[in-house]
Amino acid sequence: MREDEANWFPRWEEDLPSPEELMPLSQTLITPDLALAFDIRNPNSSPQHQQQQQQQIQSPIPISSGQLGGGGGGGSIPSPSPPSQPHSSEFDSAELGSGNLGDEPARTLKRPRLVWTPQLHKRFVDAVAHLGIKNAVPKTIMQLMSVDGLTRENVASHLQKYRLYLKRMQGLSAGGGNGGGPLSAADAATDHLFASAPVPHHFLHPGARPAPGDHYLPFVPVLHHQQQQMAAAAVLAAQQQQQQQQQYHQRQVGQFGSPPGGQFEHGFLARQLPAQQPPPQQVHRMGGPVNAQIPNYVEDLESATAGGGRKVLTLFPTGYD
DNA sequence: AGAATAATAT
DNA sequence: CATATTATTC
Repeated sequence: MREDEANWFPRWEEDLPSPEELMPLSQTLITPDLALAFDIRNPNSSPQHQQQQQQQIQSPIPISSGQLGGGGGGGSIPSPSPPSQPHSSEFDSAELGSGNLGDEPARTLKRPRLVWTPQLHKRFVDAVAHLGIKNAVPKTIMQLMSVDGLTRENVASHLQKYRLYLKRMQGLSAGGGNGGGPLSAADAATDHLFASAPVPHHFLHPGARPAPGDHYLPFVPVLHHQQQQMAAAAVLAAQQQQQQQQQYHQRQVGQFGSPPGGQFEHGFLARQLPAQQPPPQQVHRMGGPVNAQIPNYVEDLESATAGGGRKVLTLFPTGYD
Protein backbone atom coordinates (compact mmCIF):
# COMPACT_ATOMS: atom_id res chain seq x y z
CA MET A 1 0.00 0.00 0.00
CA ARG A 2 1.23 3.31 -0.67
CA GLU A 3 -0.49 5.94 1.11
CA ASP A 4 2.04 8.18 -0.41
CA GLU A 5 1.28 11.69 0.23
CA ALA A 6 -2.17 11.01 -0.88
CA ASN A 7 -3.64 11.60 2.44
CA TRP A 8 -2.67 15.03 3.23
CA PHE A 9 -4.83 16.52 5.74
CA PRO A 10 -6.51 19.76 5.37
CA ARG A 11 -4.91 22.39 7.38
CA TRP A 12 -5.70 25.91 6.94
CA GLU A 13 -5.02 26.79 10.43
CA GLU A 14 -1.36 26.68 9.75
CA ASP A 15 -0.57 30.24 10.13
CA LEU A 16 -2.93 33.02 10.14
CA PRO A 17 -2.04 36.52 11.01
CA SER A 18 -3.01 37.18 14.52
CA PRO A 19 -5.90 39.51 14.94
CA GLU A 20 -3.54 41.84 16.55
CA GLU A 21 -1.81 42.21 13.31
CA LEU A 22 -4.89 42.85 11.41
CA MET A 23 -6.98 44.64 13.89
CA PRO A 24 -4.75 47.50 14.77
CA LEU A 25 -5.43 50.11 12.26
CA SER A 26 -4.51 53.55 13.13
CA GLN A 27 -3.46 54.88 9.87
CA THR A 28 -5.66 57.71 9.06
CA LEU A 29 -2.91 60.07 8.32
CA ILE A 30 -3.13 59.45 4.66
CA THR A 31 -6.05 58.12 2.86
CA PRO A 32 -5.28 55.01 0.94
CA ASP A 33 -6.63 56.32 -2.23
CA LEU A 34 -4.66 59.44 -2.00
CA ALA A 35 -1.45 57.66 -1.33
CA LEU A 36 -2.09 55.09 -3.94
CA ALA A 37 -3.17 57.68 -6.35
CA PHE A 38 0.30 59.05 -6.14
CA ASP A 39 1.66 55.72 -6.84
CA ILE A 40 3.70 55.70 -3.73
CA ARG A 41 4.11 52.39 -2.18
CA ASN A 42 7.24 50.71 -1.10
CA PRO A 43 10.05 52.82 -2.40
CA ASN A 44 12.61 50.17 -1.97
CA SER A 45 14.09 50.86 1.31
CA SER A 46 17.69 51.06 2.27
CA PRO A 47 20.01 49.10 0.08
CA GLN A 48 21.74 47.90 3.12
CA HIS A 49 21.77 44.24 3.02
CA GLN A 50 20.92 42.78 6.29
CA GLN A 51 17.70 43.80 7.75
CA GLN A 52 16.66 42.74 11.11
CA GLN A 53 13.24 41.55 10.61
CA GLN A 54 12.34 38.50 12.40
CA GLN A 55 9.00 36.97 12.45
CA GLN A 56 7.17 37.29 15.60
CA ILE A 57 4.19 35.46 14.48
CA GLN A 58 5.20 32.37 16.14
CA SER A 59 2.80 32.68 18.92
CA PRO A 60 -0.01 30.25 19.27
CA ILE A 61 -2.57 30.65 16.65
CA PRO A 62 -5.16 32.81 18.22
CA ILE A 63 -7.58 31.83 15.64
CA SER A 64 -10.15 29.47 16.76
CA SER A 65 -13.41 30.71 15.61
CA GLY A 66 -14.20 31.15 12.03
CA GLN A 67 -11.43 29.45 10.25
CA LEU A 68 -11.20 29.06 6.63
CA GLY A 69 -12.69 26.09 5.28
CA GLY A 70 -11.21 24.38 2.67
CA GLY A 71 -8.78 21.87 3.09
CA GLY A 72 -8.72 18.83 1.23
CA GLY A 73 -8.12 15.30 1.93
CA GLY A 74 -11.16 15.02 4.03
CA GLY A 75 -12.86 13.12 1.37
CA SER A 76 -15.59 14.77 -0.45
CA ILE A 77 -16.75 15.94 -3.74
CA PRO A 78 -15.64 13.11 -5.92
CA SER A 79 -17.11 14.92 -8.79
CA PRO A 80 -14.53 16.65 -10.82
CA SER A 81 -17.11 18.54 -12.63
CA PRO A 82 -16.11 21.87 -13.93
CA PRO A 83 -17.02 24.89 -11.96
CA SER A 84 -20.49 25.59 -13.02
CA GLN A 85 -20.90 28.35 -10.61
CA PRO A 86 -18.64 28.75 -7.67
CA HIS A 87 -20.45 31.12 -5.52
CA SER A 88 -20.88 34.70 -5.03
CA SER A 89 -17.56 34.89 -3.39
CA GLU A 90 -15.98 36.06 -6.52
CA PHE A 91 -15.91 39.69 -5.87
CA ASP A 92 -17.96 39.51 -2.85
CA SER A 93 -15.42 41.37 -0.90
CA ALA A 94 -12.91 41.94 -3.53
CA GLU A 95 -12.64 45.44 -2.45
CA LEU A 96 -8.99 45.40 -1.91
CA GLY A 97 -8.95 49.06 -1.54
CA SER A 98 -11.09 48.91 1.44
CA GLY A 99 -9.78 46.70 4.12
CA ASN A 100 -11.05 48.25 7.21
CA LEU A 101 -10.56 51.87 6.72
CA GLY A 102 -12.22 53.71 4.00
CA ASP A 103 -14.03 51.18 2.06
CA GLU A 104 -15.13 53.64 -0.38
CA PRO A 105 -12.34 54.36 -2.78
CA ALA A 106 -12.46 51.28 -4.83
CA ARG A 107 -11.32 52.92 -7.94
CA THR A 108 -8.15 53.64 -9.73
CA LEU A 109 -6.34 51.88 -6.98
CA LYS A 110 -3.65 49.43 -7.65
CA ARG A 111 -3.87 46.22 -5.84
CA PRO A 112 -0.99 45.30 -3.65
CA ARG A 113 1.03 42.34 -4.66
CA LEU A 114 -0.64 39.16 -3.79
CA VAL A 115 1.19 36.99 -1.37
CA TRP A 116 0.84 33.33 -2.02
CA THR A 117 0.67 31.83 1.37
CA PRO A 118 0.95 28.11 1.77
CA GLN A 119 -2.73 28.02 2.40
CA LEU A 120 -3.54 29.83 -0.71
CA HIS A 121 -1.21 27.67 -2.67
CA LYS A 122 -2.82 24.64 -1.18
CA ARG A 123 -6.10 25.73 -2.47
CA PHE A 124 -4.55 26.37 -5.79
CA VAL A 125 -3.15 22.88 -5.98
CA ASP A 126 -6.41 21.39 -4.94
CA ALA A 127 -8.14 23.22 -7.68
CA VAL A 128 -5.68 22.10 -10.27
CA ALA A 129 -5.89 18.56 -9.03
CA HIS A 130 -9.58 18.50 -9.38
CA LEU A 131 -9.69 20.13 -12.68
CA GLY A 132 -7.05 18.01 -14.20
CA ILE A 133 -4.05 19.27 -16.00
CA LYS A 134 -5.94 19.94 -19.13
CA ASN A 135 -8.69 21.90 -17.61
CA ALA A 136 -6.41 23.61 -15.24
CA VAL A 137 -6.26 26.95 -16.85
CA PRO A 138 -6.02 30.20 -15.00
CA LYS A 139 -9.58 31.17 -15.49
CA THR A 140 -11.00 27.89 -14.39
CA ILE A 141 -8.68 27.57 -11.50
CA MET A 142 -9.51 30.99 -10.35
CA GLN A 143 -13.17 30.23 -10.47
CA LEU A 144 -12.84 27.03 -8.61
CA MET A 145 -10.76 28.57 -5.95
CA SER A 146 -13.45 31.05 -5.28
CA VAL A 147 -11.11 33.29 -3.50
CA ASP A 148 -12.27 36.78 -3.49
CA GLY A 149 -9.92 39.32 -4.81
CA LEU A 150 -8.03 36.74 -6.74
CA THR A 151 -7.59 37.67 -10.33
CA ARG A 152 -6.92 35.58 -13.34
CA GLU A 153 -3.53 37.11 -13.75
CA ASN A 154 -2.69 36.20 -10.20
CA VAL A 155 -3.44 32.61 -10.91
CA ALA A 156 -1.81 32.68 -14.29
CA SER A 157 1.37 33.95 -12.85
CA HIS A 158 1.38 31.44 -10.10
CA LEU A 159 0.46 28.66 -12.43
CA GLN A 160 3.37 29.53 -14.59
CA LYS A 161 5.73 29.21 -11.75
CA TYR A 162 4.07 26.10 -10.51
CA ARG A 163 4.44 24.41 -13.86
CA LEU A 164 8.06 25.24 -13.85
CA TYR A 165 8.30 23.66 -10.49
CA LEU A 166 6.55 20.53 -11.65
CA LYS A 167 8.78 20.28 -14.62
CA ARG A 168 11.74 20.54 -12.39
CA MET A 169 10.35 17.81 -10.26
CA GLN A 170 9.78 15.54 -13.17
CA GLY A 171 13.29 16.00 -14.32
CA LEU A 172 14.59 15.17 -10.93
CA SER A 173 12.46 12.18 -10.24
CA ALA A 174 12.87 10.86 -13.74
CA GLY A 175 16.49 11.57 -14.41
CA GLY A 176 17.07 10.57 -10.89
CA GLY A 177 20.47 10.87 -9.50
CA ASN A 178 19.81 13.81 -7.40
CA GLY A 179 18.93 13.40 -3.82
CA GLY A 180 15.85 15.41 -4.11
CA GLY A 181 17.72 18.47 -3.18
CA PRO A 182 17.25 21.61 -5.13
CA LEU A 183 19.79 22.36 -7.76
CA SER A 184 19.93 26.06 -7.62
CA ALA A 185 19.40 28.50 -4.89
CA ALA A 186 16.53 29.88 -6.81
CA ASP A 187 14.99 26.48 -7.05
CA ALA A 188 15.37 25.96 -3.39
CA ALA A 189 13.53 29.12 -2.71
CA THR A 190 10.66 28.37 -4.98
CA ASP A 191 10.55 24.84 -3.82
CA HIS A 192 9.99 26.01 -0.38
CA LEU A 193 6.65 27.46 -1.11
CA PHE A 194 5.55 24.69 -3.36
CA ALA A 195 6.70 22.08 -0.96
CA SER A 196 4.14 23.30 1.45
CA ALA A 197 1.50 21.65 -0.62
CA PRO A 198 1.48 18.06 -1.71
CA VAL A 199 1.77 17.43 -5.36
CA PRO A 200 -0.80 15.06 -6.75
CA HIS A 201 0.71 12.01 -8.32
CA HIS A 202 -0.68 12.40 -11.70
CA PHE A 203 0.79 15.81 -11.85
CA LEU A 204 4.19 14.40 -12.38
CA HIS A 205 3.04 11.50 -14.42
CA PRO A 206 1.47 12.60 -17.59
CA GLY A 207 -1.02 10.05 -18.63
CA ALA A 208 -1.28 8.59 -15.21
CA ARG A 209 -4.69 8.75 -13.76
CA PRO A 210 -5.48 9.90 -10.35
CA ALA A 211 -5.79 7.04 -7.98
CA PRO A 212 -9.35 5.87 -7.71
CA GLY A 213 -10.51 6.91 -4.38
CA ASP A 214 -8.19 9.75 -4.32
CA HIS A 215 -10.27 12.74 -4.33
CA TYR A 216 -9.08 16.18 -4.42
CA LEU A 217 -10.56 19.35 -3.56
CA PRO A 218 -13.16 19.17 -0.96
CA PHE A 219 -13.51 22.74 -1.67
CA VAL A 220 -15.76 24.71 0.36
CA PRO A 221 -16.78 28.20 -0.34
CA VAL A 222 -14.52 30.53 1.38
CA LEU A 223 -15.83 33.55 3.10
CA HIS A 224 -19.23 32.89 4.18
CA HIS A 225 -20.82 36.06 5.19
CA GLN A 226 -18.91 38.01 7.64
CA GLN A 227 -16.81 35.33 9.10
CA GLN A 228 -14.27 35.93 6.46
CA GLN A 229 -11.80 36.65 9.10
CA MET A 230 -8.86 35.37 7.27
CA ALA A 231 -8.87 34.66 3.66
CA ALA A 232 -7.07 35.84 0.69
CA ALA A 233 -9.07 38.93 1.13
CA ALA A 234 -7.83 39.30 4.61
CA VAL A 235 -4.34 38.82 3.42
CA LEU A 236 -4.81 41.45 0.87
CA ALA A 237 -6.43 43.71 3.35
CA ALA A 238 -3.58 43.15 5.70
CA GLN A 239 -1.19 44.00 3.01
CA GLN A 240 -2.96 47.16 2.44
CA GLN A 241 -2.75 48.05 6.01
CA GLN A 242 0.90 47.42 5.95
CA GLN A 243 1.18 49.41 2.87
CA GLN A 244 -0.56 52.24 4.43
CA GLN A 245 1.62 51.98 7.43
CA GLN A 246 4.59 52.24 5.24
CA GLN A 247 3.24 55.26 3.65
CA TYR A 248 2.47 56.61 6.98
CA HIS A 249 6.03 56.07 7.90
CA GLN A 250 6.86 58.44 5.22
CA ARG A 251 5.84 61.00 7.71
CA GLN A 252 3.00 62.39 5.79
CA VAL A 253 5.03 63.48 2.93
CA GLY A 254 3.59 66.38 1.19
CA GLN A 255 0.63 64.83 -0.30
CA PHE A 256 0.69 67.36 -2.95
CA GLY A 257 4.34 67.91 -3.29
CA SER A 258 4.84 65.20 -5.73
CA PRO A 259 5.45 66.52 -9.17
CA PRO A 260 4.80 64.25 -12.07
CA GLY A 261 7.85 62.23 -12.66
CA GLY A 262 9.42 63.35 -9.49
CA GLN A 263 9.26 61.21 -6.50
CA PHE A 264 9.80 61.54 -2.87
CA GLU A 265 13.07 60.68 -1.44
CA HIS A 266 12.30 57.63 0.47
CA GLY A 267 15.03 55.99 2.34
CA PHE A 268 13.69 54.21 5.27
CA LEU A 269 13.12 50.76 6.34
CA ALA A 270 9.82 49.31 5.74
CA ARG A 271 8.65 46.25 7.43
CA GLN A 272 6.14 43.91 6.18
CA LEU A 273 5.00 40.91 7.95
CA PRO A 274 3.61 38.35 5.69
CA ALA A 275 1.74 35.56 7.26
CA GLN A 276 4.55 33.25 6.65
CA GLN A 277 4.84 30.36 8.90
CA PRO A 278 7.73 30.07 11.25
CA PRO A 279 10.66 28.16 9.92
CA PRO A 280 10.56 24.55 10.90
CA GLN A 281 13.09 23.12 13.20
CA GLN A 282 15.24 22.52 10.23
CA VAL A 283 15.49 18.84 10.31
CA HIS A 284 16.73 17.76 7.00
CA ARG A 285 20.40 17.34 7.12
CA MET A 286 22.66 16.87 4.27
CA GLY A 287 25.39 14.49 3.69
CA GLY A 288 24.45 12.92 0.50
CA PRO A 289 21.56 11.92 -1.61
CA VAL A 290 19.16 9.96 0.41
CA ASN A 291 16.13 9.69 -1.71
CA ALA A 292 14.95 11.20 -4.85
CA GLN A 293 11.31 11.87 -4.89
CA ILE A 294 9.00 14.41 -3.64
CA PRO A 295 10.80 16.72 -1.35
CA ASN A 296 10.28 15.68 2.17
CA TYR A 297 10.12 19.21 3.27
CA VAL A 298 6.48 18.67 3.58
CA GLU A 299 7.10 16.17 6.24
CA ASP A 300 9.29 18.57 8.02
CA LEU A 301 6.65 21.13 7.88
CA GLU A 302 4.03 18.75 8.99
CA SER A 303 6.03 17.46 11.84
CA ALA A 304 7.03 20.87 12.91
CA THR A 305 3.62 22.30 12.74
CA ALA A 306 1.92 19.29 14.11
CA GLY A 307 4.40 18.76 16.87
CA GLY A 308 5.61 22.19 17.71
CA GLY A 309 2.57 24.05 16.76
CA ARG A 310 -0.72 22.41 16.80
CA LYS A 311 -3.29 21.42 14.42
CA VAL A 312 -6.67 20.91 15.70
CA LEU A 313 -8.87 22.25 13.15
CA THR A 314 -9.87 19.92 10.52
CA LEU A 315 -13.34 21.01 10.16
CA PHE A 316 -14.67 23.66 8.03
CA PRO A 317 -17.88 25.47 7.47
CA THR A 318 -20.54 23.40 5.93
CA GLY A 319 -20.22 25.49 2.91
CA TYR A 320 -23.57 25.54 1.39
CA ASP A 321 -25.98 26.00 4.13
C1' DA B 1 -3.62 30.70 -22.30
C1' DG B 2 1.13 30.77 -22.01
C1' DA B 3 5.72 32.39 -21.96
C1' DA B 4 8.80 36.19 -21.53
C1' DT B 5 9.96 40.22 -19.33
C1' DA B 6 9.40 44.10 -15.98
C1' DA B 7 8.64 45.68 -11.65
C1' DT B 8 8.89 45.38 -6.91
C1' DA B 9 9.85 43.55 -2.45
C1' DT B 10 13.00 41.43 0.88
C1' DC C 1 23.24 44.66 -4.75
C1' DA C 2 21.28 39.99 -5.40
C1' DT C 3 17.58 37.19 -5.19
C1' DA C 4 12.81 36.02 -5.05
C1' DT C 5 8.15 36.74 -6.04
C1' DT C 6 4.43 38.77 -8.40
C1' DA C 7 2.64 41.82 -12.17
C1' DT C 8 2.41 43.07 -16.97
C1' DT C 9 3.15 42.57 -21.50
C1' DC C 10 3.47 40.14 -25.87
